[in-house]
Amino acid sequence: MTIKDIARECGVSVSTVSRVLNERPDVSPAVREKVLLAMAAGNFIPNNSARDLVRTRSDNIGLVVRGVGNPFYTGIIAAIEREISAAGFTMVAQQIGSRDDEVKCGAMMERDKKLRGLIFLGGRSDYSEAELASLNIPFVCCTYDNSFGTLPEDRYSSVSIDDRAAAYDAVTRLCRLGHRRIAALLSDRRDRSISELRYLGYQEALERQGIADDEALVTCAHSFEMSAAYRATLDLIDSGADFSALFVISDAMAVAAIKALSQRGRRVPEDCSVIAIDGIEVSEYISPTLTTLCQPVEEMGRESVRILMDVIEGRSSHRHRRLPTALREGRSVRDQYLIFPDANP
Amino acid sequence: MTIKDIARECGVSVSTVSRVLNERPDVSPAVREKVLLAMAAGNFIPNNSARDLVRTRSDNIGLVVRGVGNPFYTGIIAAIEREISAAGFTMVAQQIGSRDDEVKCGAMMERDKKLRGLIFLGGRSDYSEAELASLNIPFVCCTYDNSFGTLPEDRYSSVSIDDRAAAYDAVTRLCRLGHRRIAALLSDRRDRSISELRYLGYQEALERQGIADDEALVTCAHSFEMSAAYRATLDLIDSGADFSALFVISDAMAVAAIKALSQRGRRVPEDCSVIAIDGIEVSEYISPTLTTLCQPVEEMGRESVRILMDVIEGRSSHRHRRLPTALREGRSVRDQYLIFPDANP
DNA sequence: GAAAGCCCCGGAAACGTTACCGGTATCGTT
DNA sequence: AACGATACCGGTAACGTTTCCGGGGCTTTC
Repeated sequence: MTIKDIARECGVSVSTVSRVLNERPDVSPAVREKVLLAMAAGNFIPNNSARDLVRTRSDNIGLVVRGVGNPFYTGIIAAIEREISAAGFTMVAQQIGSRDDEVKCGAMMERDKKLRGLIFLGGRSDYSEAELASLNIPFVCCTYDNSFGTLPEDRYSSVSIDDRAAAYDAVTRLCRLGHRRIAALLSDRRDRSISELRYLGYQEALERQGIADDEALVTCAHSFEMSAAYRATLDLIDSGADFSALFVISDAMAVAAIKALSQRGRRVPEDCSVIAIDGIEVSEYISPTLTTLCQPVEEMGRESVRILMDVIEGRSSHRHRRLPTALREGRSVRDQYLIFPDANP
Repeated sequence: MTIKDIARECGVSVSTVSRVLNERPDVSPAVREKVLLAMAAGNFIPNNSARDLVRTRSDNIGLVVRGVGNPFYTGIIAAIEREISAAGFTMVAQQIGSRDDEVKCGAMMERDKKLRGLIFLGGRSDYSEAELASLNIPFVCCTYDNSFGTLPEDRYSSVSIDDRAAAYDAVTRLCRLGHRRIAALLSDRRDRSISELRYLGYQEALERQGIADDEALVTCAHSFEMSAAYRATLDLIDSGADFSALFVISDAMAVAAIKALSQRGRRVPEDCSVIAIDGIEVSEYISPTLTTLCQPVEEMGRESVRILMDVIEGRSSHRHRRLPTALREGRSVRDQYLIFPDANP
């Protein structure tokens, strides 16, 4: 069942059928109706290969995601997929390891799959001009803001929370509750990643509160995996560091950290408060429930696709959106000023 | 940069270039080398649209997944993607809601994207002959065994654990430790889903142990979501049901159930043991760590793709693989015979 | 009433690749 | 010396679309 069959059946030319297929205006209502009917009757589906061949482009959107393991991403990926499908495009996903180069992967996909656009999820975005030259299609970085600004803003889009501010808020919150010795659990300190951004927010908050920086309280896991976070937290405790609260850059890592703390006999939040960023579902179900700054996952996925579509269709130029976080209060943080909660109501 | 350019550059015909591109034998080593060199130099990438057009097929594998929310699936999806890419194919993923028809979705994708094969993840597999007639490409059902057998085995493949046996093992384990009043938390009892299969294993274990069936101990959440599992567990407790152990059909649901139990003042495992199936990462980090039967996620994803490839390439016919589970002992189950562990060593 | 414009439509060339058919050259066999 | 088999290669027609060009008819305009 091809465009030719429809044409013959309706007594028109293939050009006309093509025109109604592409919803072009220059076809009479009568003919359009007839063709539409014939297509429905034979449930005709246009051949995308042929279409892509002559158009020299496809309706594919590439998704390059780093760190599929993190449960935080699944919600975003789901939202992205939904939105892409809804727009009549199709998503082609590819995951990469932590050491792989996402731009190279994206460039390869662009050429191989004739992509119209790209979405990078969970990667860096401090690309160099040189790297970027290999990308000839619009792309948006999701979950990574453009704070490092190595790239002109009109060359790409980004959708994220304000990572630095989120960390700042989390740590400031701890300070306001009387914590002065606040440890930090990161995945990396200076790799231009989300981890670094959140670390900067941590530092800024301490500084603003007049708390001196203490290197002994900052620890890096070797990756963003829970096992690494668990290990790192144990080491931190065993190092003899003295802290009443722990700021963790992600929920998943915080879950692991809490286990490590209780493993060493430190109760949460009585002996140590824990606060994190992300807002994954399980952190509502562990004990104690985790206090965290939730990212608007649904909306971030949706926005990423919308912006990309706008740029592709030429409706607008690149944008950079910072979406707000929402505090979800669990029971993992305690007020230091209320040492005897029952005695001092 | 097309096949024609390469041909001109090398002084051969396009046919010859096409031949080396497809690794056909009837081309002399000298020419092959020259063409290969020219392709590398101009870093030529063949146009898939043109190729697909004339071949009337693509190198796309469809993935239809139901229930993306469940963290258990992310590992499998990652493995599937890796394996598909490694085989030189590309994965086109589509998620569906719990009420959508996966076969219909697959059939649409087959036609629209000219798929070579399909993988269904986390769905039913009790398809009718009529439904199946709409699918003209090989497909494999992942994480769902063919126990209900509504379909001839040579028409599709499947990769899964033995869900019934896993549940049987889990519940039998509880019995062996002295539990007689064992509750079950399901997502659905008779929808031909994994939930039903595991429920059957639960029943079978009780029967084999000579324990009478007690309807009051079986509860269904409205979905496989954690919130639903939490709600259902609360209801079960509040109904006044008397049980010393709880069998949960999935890890994620078990995490929620444990919260519900402690919410009602029932300690795990002192007052109630909990066992589940799946083996997601977080269940190692909650407190108490969850005792569960782990599915070999990595291998399941890999096997699904391998089997599909074998069928596509005509190397073999459909297969049905049941992979073994592995018990991961946490601290959520207690031995009823050791009421006073210190007194009776 | 002719020129100009618009609406609607058909013909045909592309897009880049594969598949088929056929042809030449080389080699071994009788 | 003639023949057949084999290895290698070129020409060309497809594959199903879109796009460009052009051409009829009809309406509007002066």
